[in-house]
Amino acid sequence: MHKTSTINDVARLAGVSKRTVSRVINGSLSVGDGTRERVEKIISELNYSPNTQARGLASSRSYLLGLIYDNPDALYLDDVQRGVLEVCSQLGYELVVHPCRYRSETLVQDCFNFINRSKLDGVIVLPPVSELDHLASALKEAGRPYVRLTSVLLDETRHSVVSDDRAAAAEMARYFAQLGHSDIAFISGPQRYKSSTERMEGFKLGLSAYGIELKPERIIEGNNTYETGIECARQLLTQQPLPSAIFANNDQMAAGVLKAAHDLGIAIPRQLSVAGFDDNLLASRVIPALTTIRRPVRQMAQLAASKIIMDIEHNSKAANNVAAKVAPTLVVRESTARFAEPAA
Amino acid sequence: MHKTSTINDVARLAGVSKRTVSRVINGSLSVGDGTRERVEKIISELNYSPNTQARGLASSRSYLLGLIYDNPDALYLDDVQRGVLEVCSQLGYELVVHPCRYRSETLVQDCFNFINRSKLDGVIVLPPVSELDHLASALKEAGRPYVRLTSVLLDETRHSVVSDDRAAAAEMARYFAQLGHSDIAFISGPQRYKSSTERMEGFKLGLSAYGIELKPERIIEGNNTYETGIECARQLLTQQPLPSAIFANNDQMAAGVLKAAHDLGIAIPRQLSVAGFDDNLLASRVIPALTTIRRPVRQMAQLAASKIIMDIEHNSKAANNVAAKVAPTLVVRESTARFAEPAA
DNA sequence: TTGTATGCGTTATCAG
DNA sequence: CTGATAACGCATACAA
Repeated sequence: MHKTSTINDVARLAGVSKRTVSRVINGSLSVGDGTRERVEKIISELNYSPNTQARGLASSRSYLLGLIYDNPDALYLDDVQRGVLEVCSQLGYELVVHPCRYRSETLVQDCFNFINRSKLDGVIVLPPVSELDHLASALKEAGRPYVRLTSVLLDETRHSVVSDDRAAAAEMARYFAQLGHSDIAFISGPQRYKSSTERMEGFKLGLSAYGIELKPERIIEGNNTYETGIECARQLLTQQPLPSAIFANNDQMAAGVLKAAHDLGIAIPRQLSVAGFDDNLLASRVIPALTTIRRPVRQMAQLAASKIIMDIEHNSKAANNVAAKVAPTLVVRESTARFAEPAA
Repeated sequence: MHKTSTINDVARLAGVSKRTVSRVINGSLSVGDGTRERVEKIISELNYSPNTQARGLASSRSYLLGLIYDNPDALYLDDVQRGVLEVCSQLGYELVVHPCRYRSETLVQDCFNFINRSKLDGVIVLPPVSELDHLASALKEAGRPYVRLTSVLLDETRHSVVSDDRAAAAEMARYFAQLGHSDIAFISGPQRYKSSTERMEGFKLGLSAYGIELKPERIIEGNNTYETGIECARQLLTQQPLPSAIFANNDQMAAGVLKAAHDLGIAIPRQLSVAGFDDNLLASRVIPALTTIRRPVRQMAQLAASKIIMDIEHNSKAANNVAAKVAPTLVVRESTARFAEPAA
């Protein structure tokens, strides 16, 4: 806790030049074994660690990673942060968080100010901001390492970690079909988001494999929030006949469906099956617990962090070797059941 | 996005020395109006912004704030981050997040490594880590600006933002009493946390004002998690007679109570009133929605950020002028009702 | 009010 | 394999 020591102290005590100490720190191969050991001994005795700012000034690196996002689900964000941190703190990087506004005219400018101000070594971009191609182009052009978390491949694999939402939604469709449901409704997310269209397409495709059609009047667009989940469900559940199952674009909205059904006296899953997407904390807490799709968010975040650090330290080829795809999986809980003819 | 310009470029183009540019940047008063304008014009033309690393090297400041925490509720963390960012991004600071382990032997060392490595200008510490006096002492001794978010005043006001959990719990007690409940149970948090003991004490005190005693067999200690909420509730709800109300130390556990009651066929709020603490997102999403105590977390975070930046920029006296106390409030929803004699 | 010179702790250039 | 020495971009004591 006393005055922190510098490379000069190390050099003096080890009886070498600072250049040599620098070599040791950075793992240069061209240092004699004896010299290296001596320097390392002093380093640990002094509990010395290099000054990041000075290092950055000289080498234009900051050991800082940025996380760019716009107002995601708190639980999703938390998962991402954990995943990223698990990797980056191991490797000596810190994480700087940066909310921004998806719709802002100055989004790109804002992000670059953020990046330049703090001299970020790289950034991880979360959906839906990650779907913005002009941001990605700007990042690429600026030569700034970046990775996008998305629901469908939108970029080179060294810049992508994607969950196959389409396939996952198709799996949900198959599950519904096998339960005997045929009159199924879907509460979609905003159509401007790729994640929304992917899930909808996947669901339709999955259904059609069983000869089931997702009728246009059974599709309502929500906003991925609990509140719009309630609204959409209310619309769906005041029509006659009632659908026997509802698939919502995410868990928040599915929770809203539960609420609306409860208010309308509709029993779940007896009269209505409900499923969500994400498997965030909420999904397992509500009653009945939600059947949903689990996205391995934490793992995606870890991959993103690994990828970006590979890119930073070994240049982009290495980044390609980190997996870029993860598979979401179906989690069956209590909110879905076999189709039963409504009691007269 | 082209090569970023430096203070030298500005100086050259404005026809002044870099010392003068530096003065303008830092808002020194002793600069001629004409000179200042000229410099500012060039600055905006060049879209120049000072290199934080160089700045830090020269003045030992980083414009980085740290957030230290151990595994808090995701929703709580999200609220905090938002609050802090609202303030600090206005004032030119970035936020670096840093999870750590409350019980770790090397906690203090870890935190200092984090702080020193990134040359953080200050740190905000979240509960329960914020309750660790030895960490605070070390921070103080090192002269590093810091602010603790706590449930009871543990430090000088310039280092504290506290929510009066005791008073809030007492208010909940009053509310229960006025609903006619007298056989009340409490699921506490871990007793090693001050927040837990404060809430329990407050609740007891509030009850005793109405001549109601919180019987020892009606107190069970949980772990602030959903799962332990279920377990504790199960113990409470398999005793005879049943308590008519349960107050849980937080919303997660209260949600667990809802689940346990549901499984046991106990109707809420008709047969049992349930309340939580925090008012996190979950509270309003479960069915029935939870009566709870709302902690103004976001506001606390804003205050903490303001306080710490005051400390950094104007030295500790100013930090004292930022409010250090906030009052949680009772939020009545659907999970509580007037006491009704159990039907024979 | 303005400018000069020096230092902050590293990395990088170029010799040896 | 190792060592002087010059950047890196900015702030600040000290002059003018």
